[in-house]
Amino acid sequence: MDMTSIIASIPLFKGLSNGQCASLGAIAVRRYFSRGDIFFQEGDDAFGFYVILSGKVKIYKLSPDGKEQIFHILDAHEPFGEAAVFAGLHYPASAQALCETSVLFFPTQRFVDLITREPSLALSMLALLSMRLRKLTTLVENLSLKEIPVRLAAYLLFQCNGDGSLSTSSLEVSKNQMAGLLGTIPETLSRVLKRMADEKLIKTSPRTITILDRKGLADLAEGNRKLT
Amino acid sequence: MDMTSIIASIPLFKGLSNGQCASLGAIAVRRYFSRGDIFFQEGDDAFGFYVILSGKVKIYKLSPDGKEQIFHILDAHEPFGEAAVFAGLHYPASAQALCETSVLFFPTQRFVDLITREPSLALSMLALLSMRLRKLTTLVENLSLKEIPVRLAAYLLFQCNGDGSLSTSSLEVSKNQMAGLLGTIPETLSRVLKRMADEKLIKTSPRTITILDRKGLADLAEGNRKLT
DNA sequence: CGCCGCTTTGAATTACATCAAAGGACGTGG
DNA sequence: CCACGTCCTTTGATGTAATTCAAAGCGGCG
Repeated sequence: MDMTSIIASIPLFKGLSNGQCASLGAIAVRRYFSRGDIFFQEGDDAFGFYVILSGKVKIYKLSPDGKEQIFHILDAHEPFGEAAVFAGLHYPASAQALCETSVLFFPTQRFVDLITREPSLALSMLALLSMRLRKLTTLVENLSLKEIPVRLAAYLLFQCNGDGSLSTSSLEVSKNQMAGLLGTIPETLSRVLKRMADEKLIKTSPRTITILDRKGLADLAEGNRKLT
Repeated sequence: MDMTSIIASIPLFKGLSNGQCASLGAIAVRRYFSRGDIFFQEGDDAFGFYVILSGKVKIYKLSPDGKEQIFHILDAHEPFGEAAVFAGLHYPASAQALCETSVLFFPTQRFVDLITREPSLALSMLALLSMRLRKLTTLVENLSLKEIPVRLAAYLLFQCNGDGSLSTSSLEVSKNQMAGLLGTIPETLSRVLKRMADEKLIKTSPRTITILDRKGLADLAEGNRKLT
C-alpha cells in the first residue's frame, strides 16, 4: 500500500482530497517500534506527532515513587503526541509501545505549514484535540469524584464486546495496565474484581472477564448500587 | 471601546488583522452575568463558546453526592466552552460566574465558518486546546499520583506573587474553592494549611496566605520532604 | 523443567472523607 | 452602630476505602 492511500485510510484525515493526502504523505516518515520501546518521555523536546498504523501504544505518567497513571491506550489509526505540536516544546507525558507497532511520524514544522494551507485539516485536528479534552475531563471526574468499583464498572461496560465478554489479552492490557488506567494498583483491582465476581456481576477466568449482569454493573457505574 | 478593538485585545486573537477582528466582532454577542449565574451545565447542548472580558468563571463537575471538582478558575481574556465547539454537541462540564462577569459569546456555526477561512485563527485555537490539554494532564497527574500536601505546595508556589504572599481574597477564591481545585474538601485543606503553618512554611491570616519558606514548599512539591 | 513476571491473598497502615459542631467574618437591616 | 443571620472556616472524633508490605500461587516461555 502506498503512502497516499495509507494516509487516506486514517480517520483523522478523512475528507481530505487525494492531493492533500499526497502532501501529507510527502512529510510523513514511517517508523517501527517493538514491545517496550519508548517513543518519547515526559519532558522530551517535541519534534512532531505520531499516528499508529498497527500495534498499541500506552500514554502515561510516572510518579516519583514509581506509580503509573495511564492516560490512554491507543490502537491502530489513533494519533498521539499531537498536543505538543501546537502548544509545547516538550511532551507532557510518555509514550511506550505495548507490542510490535508501526507508526507514521509527522514533523511539527512541516505539518503546521500544511495546516495553514488546509482549513479542513485544521478542523480535523481541532476535533481531535477537543475529543481528547473530553476524554481527559471524564478521567479527572473519575479520579476525583468516583471510587474504584464505580470506575471499574464503567470501564468494563465501555470495553466489553456485544456478547458481554472481554479478554484482557485481546486488549493487550494486562490487569496491571488496567489498574494504571483506572488510577489504582494491581492489588486493589484484583480485590475489586473478586468482589464483583462474588456478587455474580462478572466472571473471571485467566485472561478473560465476562459480564454476567450488565444491568447490575450499570447500576454500580451510576452510583445506584454499592458493592457490599 | 468598540467591538473590533475589544477583540483585538484578546490574546487568543492576537495576530489577527483588523479585518479579521471585525469579522469576529460581527458574530460576537456581548453578555452579562452575576455572581452565581450559570453559563451552562454539564450535558447542555453547546451552541458556542465564551471569552471573558471581565470577571471570573469557574469550570467544574459535580459528583452525584455533591462533591465538586473544579477544573479551572478563569480570568479576563480567557476563553471557555471552546472544546464543545469542535467535538461535541454538549458541554462536558459546567461553568458558573464567581462575580459580576461580562463575556463575549461566539456561536458555533458562524465561528467555524470563519475558522475555515482564517488559518491563523485555526492555529490560535489549536494552540489554545493544546494548552488546555496540557493543564488537564497535570491535573490528572496531581489527582492520581500526588497526595494533598504536595498538590497544595505546588499550587501555592504557582499562585504566589513575587513577594511570596498571596491573598485568597484577591484571587476571589475562597478556601472552599481552593479545595475544589485541589480535588479535596475544605476541612482537609484547612488541616493541611495548619500543618504547613506549624512547620513555618506559611503563615495564614484571615484572607491571606504568606509563604515563609519557599524552598521548603518546593521540597514538598518535589516529594523530597514530607509534612510530619 | 525452572525461572520470571503477573496475579492473588492477607494483615497492617494511612490518608482522606464524613459527621457534627463551634467559631469567626461579613453584610444587612433595624 | 449594634444585633442578627448566613456563609466560610476551623476543629475534633470517627469511619473507611485504598495503599503498602509481604508472600504465596499461577502461568507462560525460554
